[in-house]
Amino acid sequence: MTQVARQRPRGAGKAHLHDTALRLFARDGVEGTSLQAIADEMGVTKAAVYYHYKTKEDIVLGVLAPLLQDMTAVVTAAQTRRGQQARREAFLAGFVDLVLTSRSRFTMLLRDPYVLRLLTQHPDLMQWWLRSREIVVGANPDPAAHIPWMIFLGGLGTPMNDPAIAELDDNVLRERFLEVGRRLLNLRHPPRH
Amino acid sequence: MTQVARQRPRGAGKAHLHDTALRLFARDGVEGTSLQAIADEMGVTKAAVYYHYKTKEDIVLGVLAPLLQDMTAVVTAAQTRRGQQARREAFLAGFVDLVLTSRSRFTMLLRDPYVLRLLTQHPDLMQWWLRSREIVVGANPDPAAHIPWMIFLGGLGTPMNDPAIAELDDNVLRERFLEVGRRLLNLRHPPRH
DNA sequence: GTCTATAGAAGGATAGAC
DNA sequence: GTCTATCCTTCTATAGAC
Repeated sequence: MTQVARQRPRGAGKAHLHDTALRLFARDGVEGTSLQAIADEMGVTKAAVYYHYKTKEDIVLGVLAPLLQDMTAVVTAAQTRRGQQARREAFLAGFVDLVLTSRSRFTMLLRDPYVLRLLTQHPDLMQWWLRSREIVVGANPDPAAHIPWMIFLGGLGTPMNDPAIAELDDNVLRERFLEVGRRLLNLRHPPRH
Repeated sequence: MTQVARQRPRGAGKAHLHDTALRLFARDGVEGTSLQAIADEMGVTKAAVYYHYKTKEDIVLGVLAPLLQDMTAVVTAAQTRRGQQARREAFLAGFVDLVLTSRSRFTMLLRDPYVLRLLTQHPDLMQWWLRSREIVVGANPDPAAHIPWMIFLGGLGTPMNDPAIAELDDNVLRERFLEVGRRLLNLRHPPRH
């Protein structure tokens, strides 16, 4: 007969590791988070953590993987649209949703110096970045045209620690993020349904 | 008679330390930069670095100090203006100039997890943040009204590693930053002179 | 102001038992 | 899947000579 699944009293698998590592990475930065700290927070030893991943770098990549996959999916979906304007609108909507559903991962991705170095060493992990820029800025050869998008991208990656903001409902955040995005990317409000 | 000042062949003082530490902190993050790495880059030993500052934290604060002082000055200058609109315009102009003249410091201030923790432990170093928010958002009690400002602030703190952007002239950057700021903060273009 | 030398703690990572 | 025990490296920081 199958083992009775324990309700994650301590330790218990990759999911718990992902949750814990992500929380600490987002709060203290990757290099401000030791494997000891992760293990302590999980209630296990370092060796237990090393059972799931061989190196710290692998943990970081494992934690970021879902976001990178989703970003690729959003870009791909947007690129099926016909017309630049439609592509940009589709991308913006999908992108903002993704930022909301995966906030700490997104903050980690854009803010952490360790992650930035990691990505530049794995150019394949940066494809979403190039493709999203292509959608948003298009083939505009003027580098100055990229700046509003860079500001928007980076701006959504800020922690927004302000407790007043942290209390806001996701729907409110979505509306404000979309509004800022439309203003910066020169999109009109979409038609009301 | 005075000593002939050596032209900083190796080592040579706090200024060199400030430059070197800032460059490495901005590139690799505070916790990704060891005192050994700073010393190596300066061509001295760790002990020489410790002559100038007692701890690593003090180095970080020493490196950030000029920016924090300038931010306070910009806020104070803006607050002497009469009328909310005039205050916001003055602040935005001074703020963008400061970001341009102190870019790596600004990126470090807004992006580094170590710095963020440091600032929350020294609330006096966060006064510029509260005061600038007061100028930009005013007494608006709706936390959602803070979001565009947060995005703008955080967005200007992104590294903008893109080599195409790095090549841009400061005057071009200033214009684009100001334009984005005005759009997000609902300011009209200032009158042409 | 800079050096050598070193203390003492913490970091990432592995071996082998259970 | 988790443990104990351990290795080796790197880290911050200090003492004391020049």
